[in-house]
Amino acid sequence: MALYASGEDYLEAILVLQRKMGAVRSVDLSRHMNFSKPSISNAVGLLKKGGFLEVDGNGSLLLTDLGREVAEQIYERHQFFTRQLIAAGVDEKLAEEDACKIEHAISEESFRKWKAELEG
Amino acid sequence: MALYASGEDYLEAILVLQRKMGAVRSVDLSRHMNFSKPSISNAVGLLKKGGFLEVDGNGSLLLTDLGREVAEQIYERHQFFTRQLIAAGVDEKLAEEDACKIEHAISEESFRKWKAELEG
DNA sequence: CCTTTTTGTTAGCTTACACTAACCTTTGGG
DNA sequence: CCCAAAGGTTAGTGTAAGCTAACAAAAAGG
Repeated sequence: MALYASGEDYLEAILVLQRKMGAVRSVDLSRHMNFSKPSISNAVGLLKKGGFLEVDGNGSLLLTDLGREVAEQIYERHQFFTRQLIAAGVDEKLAEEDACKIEHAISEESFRKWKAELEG
Repeated sequence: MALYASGEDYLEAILVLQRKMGAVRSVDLSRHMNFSKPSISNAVGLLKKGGFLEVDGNGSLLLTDLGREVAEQIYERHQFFTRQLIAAGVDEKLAEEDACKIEHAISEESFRKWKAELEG
């Protein structure tokens, strides 16, 4: 079960929301990501099928170990690129936006090495 | 006429091939990018319609001023990210691959500032 | 000069990923 | 207790961007 950019985004958003508000339901994700309920429903179904998350009796989305690992990796990239861009003088909003796209484009190997080089 | 990541890639590839071999036809692009002839044909049609390139009597693809400008912008990003990753110890092949994806993900403003910060 | 190869296009398929419209549940206040 | 709101799903749509199969036209060479 392959994971695409969009799936990574969902996992990252779940992680962020979990940290911010504890339990996370589909509707929270829908509001946070500005995606329609059906889009979320579909994505959650795929992520569940892929073993990245589970849904409990209350409708709360729970990351599996695998899902959490992916989410944390992506979130680390997000923070790194955001920091770098802000340090370069980019305003926070744009830095976040661009980081959000770059984070899916780079391989783990390149990210590790680049981060070590720039923030070592 | 909006330009997407794929369109940027085609323009960049045309620029690179022009520099390497002079005239560039669709079939050269097809071989270089490992895309089927119909995919190229379709993309070239869209880029033509968008005013990014023209096709002369020999089937050579000619970038318009607009097309060249975009191509050069993207190529500059490509080189920047490739350099950065190689400097961080990433091997050339992976650096190229990742640069090729990152180059479409970053905004012009962020790129300019980041490049100035890191290489300025 | 005719045949084979090269080049390009047309038509139609697939997948990822968003959307709306419409429909079920469940929940919760008056 | 019932009706409305909230949460979630189903079904069907659209677009970007790749693909194959099949064909047309042009070039090349025995």
